[in-house]
Amino acid sequence: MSASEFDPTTAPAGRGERLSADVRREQILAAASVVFGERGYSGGTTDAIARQAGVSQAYVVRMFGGKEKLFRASAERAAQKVVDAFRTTIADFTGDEAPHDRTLALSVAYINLVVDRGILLTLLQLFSLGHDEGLGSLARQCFLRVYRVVREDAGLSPEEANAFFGRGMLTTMLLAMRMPDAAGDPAADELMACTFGETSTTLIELSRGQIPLDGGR
Amino acid sequence: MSASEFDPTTAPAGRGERLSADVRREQILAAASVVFGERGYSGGTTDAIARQAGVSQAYVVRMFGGKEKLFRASAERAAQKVVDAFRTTIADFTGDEAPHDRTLALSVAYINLVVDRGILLTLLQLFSLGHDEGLGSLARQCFLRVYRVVREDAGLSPEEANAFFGRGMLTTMLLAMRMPDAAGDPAADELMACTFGETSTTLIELSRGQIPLDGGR
DNA sequence: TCTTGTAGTAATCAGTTGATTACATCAAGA
DNA sequence: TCTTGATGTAATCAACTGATTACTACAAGA
Repeated sequence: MSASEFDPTTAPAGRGERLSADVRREQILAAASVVFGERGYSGGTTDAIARQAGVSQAYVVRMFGGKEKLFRASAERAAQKVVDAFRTTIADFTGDEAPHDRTLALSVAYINLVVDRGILLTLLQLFSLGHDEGLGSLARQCFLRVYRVVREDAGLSPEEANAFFGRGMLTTMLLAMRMPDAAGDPAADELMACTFGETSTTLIELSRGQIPLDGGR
Repeated sequence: MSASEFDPTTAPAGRGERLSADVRREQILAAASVVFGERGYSGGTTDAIARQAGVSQAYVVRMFGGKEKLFRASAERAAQKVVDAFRTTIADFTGDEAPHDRTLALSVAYINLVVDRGILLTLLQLFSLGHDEGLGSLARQCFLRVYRVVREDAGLSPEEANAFFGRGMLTTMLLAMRMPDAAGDPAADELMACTFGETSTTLIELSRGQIPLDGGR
């Protein structure tokens, strides 16, 4: 890897460099998804996010205008990543796949995305805030945006979409609770095998080898 | 309602009464499930729990030996309620229902239980802590206990159980994000109708009429 | 009546946290 | 060169939070 390939957006954030606001913004959002995902909205401190992004706590707060606005931006970014991943997958559809093949392709895209535990958990945190004054409607909007992509762009029927999201939510919860860590328990093995099918073994290996905090980054 | 029917376990906790430790314990756990569910583990303060239970913050901390132990107890209680609700439902099985009827009965039992938003959200919070040192294994244990009841006691096949939990997780997420509040949006209406079937209208009414904080208590 | 164990609280404290302020550094245009 | 706007930080603060301590009040048995 030569120096010219250095990408400040994905590189481990170094201290003291002067970068454009856009790049910093993306770094901070990536850090925020990790920290908010792990510790929740209340438990995720702006200081922890700042340290993970390699900037000062004061800068994080000022750039986003407060903790709640930062969480909003972080959650919207996570939801947008799902939409983008689905749209990219759908763009490759020829139009004559069986519904089952379309849902399978979307499932694979989803799992590949939420290997980044920050994305997975930030979405989960968002969805558990439905009762919140300002964040509740954001949660519903984000979910419905994904739903519409699956229904309209991917062309799944309501019933097919429902089955897809059911499987997706179970997948999400099993990964959130790190069920692969319970491998060896007969019930856990059966459940994982049935949910992930042939990919189960691969996923167990992925999950075991990867540090929880940063999604392996 | 006569005075003799007064039940300190479910009655709004009054200040200054002297009750047995067992009763106080249940009151505090009920309060904890509401507060932890709403604000998450970090955001749920022992003070808010104490106020909701009608006791002092110091008493809450001392009775459970710390905030984490209180959360553990609260999460275990929520999971146990699911197990109990399923076992009660299963006890009424004659043994010759179709699998579809068994899963439907379990679904109804689950929805009736998680009308208490505290139970719903506390479980969700627990499951999103899979990476936590001590709470992660608790999350997996609790989920697997429910899974075993559905597989062994209810006698569902792995595939049937998988479909049941998929639907259950989607139900859980939709209720967590208060999707019924988005009624009127075509996508939301279709999604709710497809997920909850004929019960959808009833659920929308229930959710709309009920204060989020206390599950209607 | 006296004692003892249980239920319960007020007061307090040290650590944490989001936010603010004032200041420093640097690149680019005039 | 000088100014100006943007990037970025150190220092500080008020509010909050979990925990501890020392205390009170009451009920039941001896």
